[in-house]
Amino acid sequence: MKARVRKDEKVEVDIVAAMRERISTHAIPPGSKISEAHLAEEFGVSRTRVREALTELEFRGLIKRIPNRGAEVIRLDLTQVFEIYDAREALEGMAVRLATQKAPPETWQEWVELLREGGPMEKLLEKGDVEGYFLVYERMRRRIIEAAENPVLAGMLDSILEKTRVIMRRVQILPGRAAAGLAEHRAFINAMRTGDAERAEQLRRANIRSAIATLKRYQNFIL
Amino acid sequence: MKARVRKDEKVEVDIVAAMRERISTHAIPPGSKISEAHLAEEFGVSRTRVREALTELEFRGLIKRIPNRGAEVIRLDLTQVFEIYDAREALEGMAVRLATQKAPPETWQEWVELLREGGPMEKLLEKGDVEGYFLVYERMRRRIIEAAENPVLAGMLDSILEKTRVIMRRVQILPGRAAAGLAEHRAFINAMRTGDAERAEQLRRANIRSAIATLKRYQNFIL
DNA sequence: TGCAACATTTTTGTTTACAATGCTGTCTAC
DNA sequence: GTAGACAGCATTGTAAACAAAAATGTTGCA
Repeated sequence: MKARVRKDEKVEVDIVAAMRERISTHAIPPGSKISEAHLAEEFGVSRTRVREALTELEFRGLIKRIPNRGAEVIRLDLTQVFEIYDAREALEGMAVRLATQKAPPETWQEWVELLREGGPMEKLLEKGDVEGYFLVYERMRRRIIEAAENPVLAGMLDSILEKTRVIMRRVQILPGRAAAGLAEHRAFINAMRTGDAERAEQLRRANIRSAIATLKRYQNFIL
Repeated sequence: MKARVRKDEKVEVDIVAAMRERISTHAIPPGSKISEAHLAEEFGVSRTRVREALTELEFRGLIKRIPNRGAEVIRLDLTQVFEIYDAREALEGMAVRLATQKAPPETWQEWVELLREGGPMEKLLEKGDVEGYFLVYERMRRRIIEAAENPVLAGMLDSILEKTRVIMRRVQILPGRAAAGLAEHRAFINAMRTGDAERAEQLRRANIRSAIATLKRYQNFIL
């Protein structure tokens, strides 16, 4: 599969972007060895530029480089996943707090309605459309981070999530997780709607801790 | 000033490490232009390796690269400093929480004694030795992060702090800041000593918010 | 003198070539 | 038949050469 790129574009970023996507979706599975020469051939650039791209991917924590032995896609063990979730709890909590403080409460009205009892989101889950639910949830999440107006926070969450994207999706389909998630999402978005930043943060953090607990219980099925 | 390095060492990391130190201490002031050729000459390596080092520094947020115009040391404005502090509040809070949960309460006894009313730390401040206080505080901070056993969190805090190292020191010498810091540090370390993770986190976050407030009041003197 | 166009120099961006290291497969000795 | 040594190959690491872009300097003209 050759994803050749037009010469007149900034291919540098394209290499990094393409590889981020492939790795975070497990299109290239964890543990895979990465050949500099192959990538150079595929993207039609010299190895030097591939190596610069690899430097960035390494710093993003997506690949691991062993001197004189090349690079391979990082493989997260359960310990690392829990580490990431703890960091994520802190950051997502703060994002919710800041978003609540900075955006007018009406901002969240549309999500309140989507998530209300007997509302569209609940209907999605009743249909078993976990994927659809996840998509809307992701949009809401991005909206919150946008409203938090904090690029530093946003960057950290980004780099965290691209490492656990696949795992997050798997957690969603664990027994009872989606339903529990719905109730918890409803809880924190309602707090945001009333402008109670402190409470919204607490509820958001509880939501993530609840996901961690589910993950812990079913850990053998995830990795 | 030539900081030439022995050939048989891993100079790659040395370039990055050296530059991180210089930038975070403002040995190279914000806004300075960085010449690839000069660095190559100084470290005795080719420009190729310098460029790889710059790629990493850029991703760490220490330098800014403009295509075809080279790299320069990042210059933080007040907005960005506040963004960083908000992220830091979340992360340091979580670090305190995790450390309290994971390490035995006796771990913190030595710091409780250092910080107690009329104790050595208070004496330091009475002597006006803010620098000395800061050094011990930094050691305690590192100990907490170590006890939190979360490399992801640790890495994020690291990358945040090296961008605001100089500013953090300046905040310490603001009127009344050191004394207020002492009281707040005493409060959260005491909570850690009693094993109350929730309360310790709250107090730690309050401590950082208090620093933010001081910074806000004296913002014109800082930047 | 001011300034605009062009030439020169400097600096960055990219490729190519070379060196060093690790891996693999074969051959030999026991 | 197996273990160890050695040779050849593949891959990574580094440097140098080349290309392109931007910055600077210079000249000519109004």
